[in-house]
Amino acid sequence: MSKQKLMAIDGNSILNRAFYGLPELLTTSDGIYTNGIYVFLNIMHKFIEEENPEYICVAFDLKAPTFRHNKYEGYKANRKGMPEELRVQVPLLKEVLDAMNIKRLEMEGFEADDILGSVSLCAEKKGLEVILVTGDRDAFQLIGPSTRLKLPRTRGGKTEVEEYDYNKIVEVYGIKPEQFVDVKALAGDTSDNIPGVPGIGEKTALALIKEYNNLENLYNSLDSIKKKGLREKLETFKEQAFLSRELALIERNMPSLCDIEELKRVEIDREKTYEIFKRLEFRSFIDKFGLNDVQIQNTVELNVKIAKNASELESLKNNILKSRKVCIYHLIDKTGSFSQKLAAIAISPVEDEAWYLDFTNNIDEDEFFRQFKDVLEDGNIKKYGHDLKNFIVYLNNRGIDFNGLAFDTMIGAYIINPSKETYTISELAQEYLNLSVKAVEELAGKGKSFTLFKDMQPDVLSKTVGVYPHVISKVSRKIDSLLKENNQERLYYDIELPLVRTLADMEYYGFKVNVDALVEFSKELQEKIDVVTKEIYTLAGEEFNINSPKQLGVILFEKLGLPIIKKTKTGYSTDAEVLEELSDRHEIVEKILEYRQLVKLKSTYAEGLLAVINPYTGKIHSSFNQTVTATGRISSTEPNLQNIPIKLEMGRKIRKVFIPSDENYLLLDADYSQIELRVLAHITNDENMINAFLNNEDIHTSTAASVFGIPKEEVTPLMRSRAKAVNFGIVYGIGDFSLAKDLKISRKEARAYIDGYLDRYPNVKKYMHDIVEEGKEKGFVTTMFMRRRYLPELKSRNFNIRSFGERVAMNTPIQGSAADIIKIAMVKVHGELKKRKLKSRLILQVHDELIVETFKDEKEEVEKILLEGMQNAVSLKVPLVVEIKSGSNWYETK
DNA sequence: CCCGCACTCT
DNA sequence: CATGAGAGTGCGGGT
Repeated sequence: MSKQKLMAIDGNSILNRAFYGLPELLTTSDGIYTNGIYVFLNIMHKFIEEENPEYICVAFDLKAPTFRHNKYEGYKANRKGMPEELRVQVPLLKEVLDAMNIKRLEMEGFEADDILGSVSLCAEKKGLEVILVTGDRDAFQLIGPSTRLKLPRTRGGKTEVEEYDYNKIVEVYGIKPEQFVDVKALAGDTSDNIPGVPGIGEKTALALIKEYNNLENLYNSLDSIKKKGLREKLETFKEQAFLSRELALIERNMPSLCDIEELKRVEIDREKTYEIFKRLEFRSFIDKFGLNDVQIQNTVELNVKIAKNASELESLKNNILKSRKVCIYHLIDKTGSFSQKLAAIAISPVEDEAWYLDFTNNIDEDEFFRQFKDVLEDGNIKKYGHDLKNFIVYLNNRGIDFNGLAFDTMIGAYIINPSKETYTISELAQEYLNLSVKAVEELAGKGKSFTLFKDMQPDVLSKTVGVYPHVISKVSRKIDSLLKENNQERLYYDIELPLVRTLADMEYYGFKVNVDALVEFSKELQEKIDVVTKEIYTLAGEEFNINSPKQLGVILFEKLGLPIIKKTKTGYSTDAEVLEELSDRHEIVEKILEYRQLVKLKSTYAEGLLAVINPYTGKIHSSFNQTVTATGRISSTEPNLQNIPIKLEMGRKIRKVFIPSDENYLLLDADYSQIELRVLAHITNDENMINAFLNNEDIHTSTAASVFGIPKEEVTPLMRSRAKAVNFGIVYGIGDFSLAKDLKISRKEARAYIDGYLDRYPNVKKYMHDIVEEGKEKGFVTTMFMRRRYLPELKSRNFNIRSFGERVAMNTPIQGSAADIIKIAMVKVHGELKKRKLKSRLILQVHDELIVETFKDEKEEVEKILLEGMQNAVSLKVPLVVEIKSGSNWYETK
């Protein structure tokens, strides 16, 4: 029978190696560093698989001074502390090991080395085979006939292992493992600050020990050393050599560490391990350890009542009228491309009472709304929900005027951390309550083709969703207290929450489209595309798929032999920038650019928009998403109305099809002039920039005048356009390289522009520096209204990631504050239109502009409301200027 | 079904 | 050492 095995791991050493082995600082989505733990677990897991040891332990150093410090105060004196990013991972790693039931060993006054030494000696005595795992070659001295060493080295996330056993040591070094202390006694160790004998390096030391076996023998035979210098060094530092040996000698007889049976491997605690892996976002480990099916410790014990009839609805309603609050989780099912149906509602008047209303089986939706219209419209009954915008849109369609919005957990979670991909109830429960709740998204199936809820077993759905109101209630309280902590209450309660209703109304109201004109436009485009396609085929001498960059690349760079300007990961780059550079080398290039432009217009805009016109309303009802961007902007989908062409005339024409609801209405387009630069002037408090705005100057002209050091009257159009590029670039944290490319100037000139700019606006320069420092220190940056964005990238050791973080730190407060401001304006404008019972409606926001469909008679009043709402949304050190244009279609509002 | 590319906007 | 922030859509091509 082969021997049983014990594996002893030097926790500090391996974690250290792991940390430095993975170049990117892996973090969880809320910024906990995990790269060291991640690699550590990979290494450990691999070794456990390889060796399958019966016993295992991980040893750690403790902070307290060791017996070595007592012997020699210089010991490890020049050792730097761990970087903060690594230090925070130590307790987490220990938590992981505890969850995995892997024994941790640590003892005051000793280092992990000593623990390895002592445990291995005990294990040897008990007849076990020992595998030591460490990144430190000092442990060579512990190798013995039944003790081996694994020395992992990680680079770029890849781990290689060197293995040493007794024979290999003898073979490679020509000495026995236990003689390494004597080598170190002579050679010393700079990293531990062990002095050794100055002037003797590893090679000499090794040769000496090889010849003399040990220190005693060497010093007894000093006379036989021929080299005078060497002999004198040895003589002079004899005492230091012996002290060094003591320091280098790993303790193998630590007291009370010898109960090997305690180190016996046992099953991991699946729940705890699952919990911490989830917390650290180690999805791959959850798979690797087969933990996907773990049912979690914390579940909600709740008796969810399934409503069966109208009288039960009535008693639920009465309870809500009593509590004056209600938590609602709504499930809206897509029943067709333009139709949806309320599938179910989970609802609870108090935290421990939950109802499930199933509108596909038990409850009649009309009956429910008859009974609950009052409740839903009563502003004094507080509504807590999740993603309520969609519910409000649904209610709008049913003629119900939702009021009393008190909390939306999706929005709340977004304010706490806007960088997450998704905000599902299940994730929120885990993150904020450490509670595991099944995800309804998993039941519905992935992707856009929604599985109809009616095809699912109703009890699965009711059990899953039934507890959601309870979760909403708890999470809302938790998030509320975090909002207080972060000083984000105003942002949440005065801006984001009211905005939910504003966006819902915008979606509901929609943007009217002239369908016939759009169809006609599409046809015109197709005709043009046909012509250009033929021309391209002729010029290429063959037919190919022009839409395929791959095929196009072959034609341009292989068949036609055009020079390769730029490559992508997958092949030749054929983007507009490249094509423009090639445009005078071959006729085909211009045609390709024209083709691309036409095809984009036809597919994305003409056909894309036709596909999303609601046949019942003749309007486009885009979704405005409030929890997508990391900066606080809103986004628009299905379709995206925030990227309708405007720059090129051919594309701009598409705006003609966007029209008011009928002939009694007009479109108003109100846009902020230079909002981001005004915000920049305000935030940086830069006198020069503030004055430019106060004097109502053209900012690009005045920047040009400043940078070129000439009077404004002498600024040429070229100078102004260059200044404009710098103004924009500065906001994004541009570098000289990109600016040079932008302006087709030399890098040196670009650098001079940027430097000149920063000299002229010294507070901008200071801000750009300070905000990065602040972000690094706090871990996040904030906007004027305390919107927060976490930036773990700032601490990355990877230059690219870190630089990205720095640019984001500079840009987010600017872009985000502008987003805050226009959101305030939206809420004000929407509220005012409603309060005055006007027929005009806010229908669209495009980051710095608001589009209102105004009843013709109300035009002047609405213009005032827009100006007031937008210009006075916030008081800055510079004025906010708004320009309003009107037209009978969107094209005309220019 | 997902990724990369290309293009659209502020 | 690589190189300007934030988004969404449609297509091709590989799985």
